[in-house]
Amino acid sequence: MTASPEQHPPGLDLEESVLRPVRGHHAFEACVEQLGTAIRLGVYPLGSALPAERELASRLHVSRATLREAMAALREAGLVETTRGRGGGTVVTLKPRSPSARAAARVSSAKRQDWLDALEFRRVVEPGAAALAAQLELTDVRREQLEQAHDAVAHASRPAPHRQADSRFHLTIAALSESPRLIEAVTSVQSALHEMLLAIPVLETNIAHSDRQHAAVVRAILAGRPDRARRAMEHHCDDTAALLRGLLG
Amino acid sequence: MTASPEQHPPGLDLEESVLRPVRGHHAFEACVEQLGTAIRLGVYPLGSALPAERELASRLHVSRATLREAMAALREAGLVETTRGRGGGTVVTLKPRSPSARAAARVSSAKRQDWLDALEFRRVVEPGAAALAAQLELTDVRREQLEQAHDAVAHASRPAPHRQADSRFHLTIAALSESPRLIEAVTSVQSALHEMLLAIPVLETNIAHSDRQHAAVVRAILAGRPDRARRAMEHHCDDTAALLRGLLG
DNA sequence: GAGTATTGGTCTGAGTTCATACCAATTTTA
DNA sequence: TAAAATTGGTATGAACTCAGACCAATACTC
Repeated sequence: MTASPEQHPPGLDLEESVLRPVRGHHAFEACVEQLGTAIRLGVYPLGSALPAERELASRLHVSRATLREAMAALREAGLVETTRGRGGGTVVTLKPRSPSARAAARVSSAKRQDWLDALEFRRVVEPGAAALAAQLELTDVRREQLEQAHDAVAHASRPAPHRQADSRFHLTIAALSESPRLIEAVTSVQSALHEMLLAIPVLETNIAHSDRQHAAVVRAILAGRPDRARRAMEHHCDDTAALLRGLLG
Repeated sequence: MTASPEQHPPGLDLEESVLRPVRGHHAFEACVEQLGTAIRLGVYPLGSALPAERELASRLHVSRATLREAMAALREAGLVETTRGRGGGTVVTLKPRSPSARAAARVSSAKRQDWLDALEFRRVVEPGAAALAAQLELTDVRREQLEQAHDAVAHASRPAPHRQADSRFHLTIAALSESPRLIEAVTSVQSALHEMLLAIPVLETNIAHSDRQHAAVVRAILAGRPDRARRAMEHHCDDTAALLRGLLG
């Protein structure tokens, strides 16, 4: 800790820890980020339609004018296309990208720091979500959805769709927990993870390993074994994190 | 969908889970909430001075004009007093309140739901923070601060100061984890907890029990035993949650 | 006591965001 | 084919937020 520009003090400053920016950026930037994230994570896959503007705006607690600015940005960036009239709407046109190896060097120190924090946080919240999901009585429909999300990951052979399926899988588990706070936490963590994986080439062997761990998590959740689900997810997070930390420095 | 106004569907709607309001309210309301929370949780105890306006504004990523609106609201509400000139500033005048038993009935169903979610979330993030803290090499200053925060809880005899000391204790552990995301999560959870405890009378026996659990958490963290720290904090959260759930319905 | 530094208090003009209408295109329905 | 419904597109004025400059009060320094 000698060369690093910012050195933390030996003591804690509670207020410094607690007082955080009251909100990140402008409303329309936040919309772009949230919708862009949802699209890239595969919540809205290629070819699917976004909700109508009026509904999206009310969902995001934002005026339609602001939402439209965001939509314009997404359209500009080539993520979506829009047609009007009844039956029209906005449709996803973004094809999932593959990781580009040379992007890894460009990340700033702050971003790197944030990524490492996301990995720590993930190791806490995702196992928590898995445990909670395993603890609940799941309807048949939901058990089905979980297995389906898992199958989608296992059967996706190409890297980019696999990445999206993986995100959807983890988000599905979070949604099963039924905890709004946990869902938001996992969404934010998956978004960070997605960024990281775009900057890092993924190895085939790791995908196979990862899928075995996914299967273990699904089994534990369906069997209603919270502790086992949590531990399985912890292993999965640990292994992913070790890999990423290694490739990030 | 017959009796309950909002019943969740048997299946999951991923987009519904993931798309959340892009930001809660206006900037100045958010400032009021954040500063009010910090004061009530005892980050700024009675008689202590808040940072200068210019610094606070930059810390919260908000213009000074907006921050001042928030300050005016806090002043109006009697939480702080302001004097000007060099050496002046804004000082906390709020005496920690004691719980009022009859407040419990007034909480809305949505709030109740949010509180229950906060308890679930807490059971995930606070044990996680404790484990992380135990896993790090702590400087002597920090070990000292942790013990001091714990002593403050143990020695606070009256309910209101005890509540603040308790919040500070939990926030201290979160801060020790050095994870910004975890710190924010614990802050938000403690804020919800604080609201709940204001609406519910606290029993002396529970305070004693709680302090024994605090001690166990501190021992585990200082001994560098992450698993033990996590489990101790889990027990603490479980017991608190059971009590609160019982009193809330 | 004079000067300086630090603090809250005030003002202004520009940029965002908002709610609310209304217009235009297209499909569904009668 | 005509009407209705649904969708995106546009316009307007109010409210909020911002950055920056400047004023006023107070305490420290010389």
